[in-house]
Amino acid sequence: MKLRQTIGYQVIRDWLAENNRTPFDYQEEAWQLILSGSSGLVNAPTGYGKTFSVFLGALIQYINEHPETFRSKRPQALQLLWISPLRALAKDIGRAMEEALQALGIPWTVGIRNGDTPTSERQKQKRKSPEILIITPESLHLVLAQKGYPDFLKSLRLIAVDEWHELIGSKRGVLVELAMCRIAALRKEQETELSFSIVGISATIGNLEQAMEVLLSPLEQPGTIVRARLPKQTELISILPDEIEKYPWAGHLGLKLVEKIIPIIEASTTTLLFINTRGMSERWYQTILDVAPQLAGAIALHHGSIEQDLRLWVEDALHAGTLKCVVCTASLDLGVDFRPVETVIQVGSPKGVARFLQRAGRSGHQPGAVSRIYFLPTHSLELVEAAALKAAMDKEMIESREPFLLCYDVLIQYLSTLAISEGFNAEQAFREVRSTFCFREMTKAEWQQVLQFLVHGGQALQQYDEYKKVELIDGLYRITSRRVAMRHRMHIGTIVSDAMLKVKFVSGGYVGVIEEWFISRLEPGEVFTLAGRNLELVMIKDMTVLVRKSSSKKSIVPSWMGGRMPLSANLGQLLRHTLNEAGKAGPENIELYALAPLFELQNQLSQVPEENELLIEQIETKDGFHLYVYPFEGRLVHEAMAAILAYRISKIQPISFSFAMNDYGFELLSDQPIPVDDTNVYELFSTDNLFADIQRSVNSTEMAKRKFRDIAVIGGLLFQGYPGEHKKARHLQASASLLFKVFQEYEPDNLLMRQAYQEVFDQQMEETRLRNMLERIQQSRIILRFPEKLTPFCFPIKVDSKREQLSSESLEDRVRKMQLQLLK
DNA sequence: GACCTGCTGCGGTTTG
Repeated sequence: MKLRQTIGYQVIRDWLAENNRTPFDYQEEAWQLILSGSSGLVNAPTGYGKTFSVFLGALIQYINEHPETFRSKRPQALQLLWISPLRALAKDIGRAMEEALQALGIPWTVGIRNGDTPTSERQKQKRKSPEILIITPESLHLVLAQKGYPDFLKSLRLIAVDEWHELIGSKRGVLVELAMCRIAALRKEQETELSFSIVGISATIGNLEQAMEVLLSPLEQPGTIVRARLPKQTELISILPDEIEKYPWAGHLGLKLVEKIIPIIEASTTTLLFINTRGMSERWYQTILDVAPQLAGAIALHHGSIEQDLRLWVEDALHAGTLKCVVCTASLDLGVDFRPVETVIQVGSPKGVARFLQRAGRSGHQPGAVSRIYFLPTHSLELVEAAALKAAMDKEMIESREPFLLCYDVLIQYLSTLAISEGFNAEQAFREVRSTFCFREMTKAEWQQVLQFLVHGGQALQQYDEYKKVELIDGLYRITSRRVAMRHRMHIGTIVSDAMLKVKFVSGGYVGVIEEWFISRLEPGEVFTLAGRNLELVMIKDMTVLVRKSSSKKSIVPSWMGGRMPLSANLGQLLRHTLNEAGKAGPENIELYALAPLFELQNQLSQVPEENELLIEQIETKDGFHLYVYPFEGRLVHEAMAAILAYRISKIQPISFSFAMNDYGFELLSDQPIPVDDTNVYELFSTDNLFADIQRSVNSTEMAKRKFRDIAVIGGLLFQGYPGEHKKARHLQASASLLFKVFQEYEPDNLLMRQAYQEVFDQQMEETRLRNMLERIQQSRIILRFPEKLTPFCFPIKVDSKREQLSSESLEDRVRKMQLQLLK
């Protein structure tokens, strides 16, 4: 069917024109895709109306099929399933859809199904289905856990998977894959003439083709990628210290440059200030108020440990334009389309090209407009990242998001889900599950193990009734216990969080959450900071921290245990490449030019490595003998490499080390000379016996034990407690360790155990990247240098390793003193 | 088990 000749097209085009909505260059292509009943992926920068285009495509299809009656007829059955990873966005999207439907006179209804949906509303949706349902991956699985779900889903014409780039690189993506394989199979059973499509909506990532393949895998037919053609332009402006020589060589906070951002904030209507960690965002917020008290009331704080209500208030105020600046963490990364801002500032390394561009894209939000982002380095060398990011934007070197493979924990959860609703047939389920990208390599034997596990709790746990959940009844695997079913429903999902304590005023009102280990260090009467307020600890009761407002000037800023996002491989490569120009760059290359004095000193003492070189520095200080290596591969790879290198050196001669590392390099420190020289250095970085050496040097069992906790929770082996129930994090960890031990002893090839080790290799050590690095080093020139004192390159690593012994004030003094000594 | 810089995201009931 030719799109332009259809009535649906006319109706929608007329309506868009009446409302002065600019058409997007890719829009008709997206509509044609949906109209032809095919599947695919729509890719465009934020602000290019991806969401709306796909929604309108569904309407065009409907109008075309009911040209006379589309304004009167009500299907009263689900037509469009809208999967969105963010609860908070559902209302915005739903409202926009409702407005359009009303304007067009199409009597469809929009429903929202997620954890916020009240029970009454859920029941209503079941009795009378809305035509559009906006849902999270988790809630979709809860639908699959309901009896009669096939009827509910049978009328579906289109599934839109919004923000697919966010989901694909996580286990939440696996939830989506599994739901797709079930729904696709349902639709095949129905033998209907009506088309059924899956359309992913994605920002740009390195592996867009693969992202589509993963999503559409169960359909067993190729898809089409629809791309916006208009390129997005981004401009990066570095915030430079006045005298680079005096700017700290180490550190992560960057507060020294606070004066420079005040004029930027004042000159723009709204500014987002992105900070890498929650703790540092609290300190930035406070500091800005200290140096610019006139901003009081016009500036707010937003991060993941602040109470939802407060965050919503901030988001609304941002939307309404009553705030001039929001200091935030990645909590404001998503939800872009509905909250545009004028200016964006990134403090410290964004760690990856994609994240940086996404944040930049929050400004200059209209198609064709230039996005502008300021970059504020937290130590001198970090300025190189600004230069590298500029190159990345030219070359469009955007990271890939690797899909997860063979997540048996998620599979076990999914099969339990089916077992409590309609039950499943083993043969059929095997075929369906194997049609997903995630499980296409699963063997029959592994599938049998999964079934065994569901029915008997596997080999190791078979004497415990608690782990026997599923029964085979008349050829179908089912869960009949209502108690088990209820527990399971409450555990659907793949996000396992640490136990947090709620923080609440004695007078009532919640402020946010804090981690157990942090608050247990404080005595009643001590003051800490949360959500920008100074709070005095009164007491801890029932997993709630009771506080009152404090006017004390002294306050402890909490830290939260977060993820450790390492520098991405792309950004690392670009950094190495950028260093080629160090010392040669002219004034047009602002960042490198500013860094010239630093590079000069580095060259004087040691050397600035080029792209095809690996620099190793050996320095003797009063602390002992240091060996510094600079692969620029991110701290996880460096952590593993440090352990492997230490092990390999110790085979030459007995010697013990302590380690330190950051995203640029790592340090080995010993009290005796380190035997690394021209004769053995290539061998020390060889890929030979890598696997064996990893096993001997890195404590992978301990790492796997940690990973296993999450796997056991997702796989339903560990019960986290009923909502509102108070279970300490310790207990969960303890029971996970116990299970781990049992498997280790009685069932070492258990699927979930193997998965834990696999996750350690893939995620904790980034094994592929480690191997690639060693192969690269073998092709490089290794440069050994013996500087007489610390160099600008090793300085930040050295400072980080000192940090544990010093408080932050004395650390700052110490850094200044060390730096001054070197400059003499 | 955490602190040494260290993010985000989700989630219950049922069947007359």
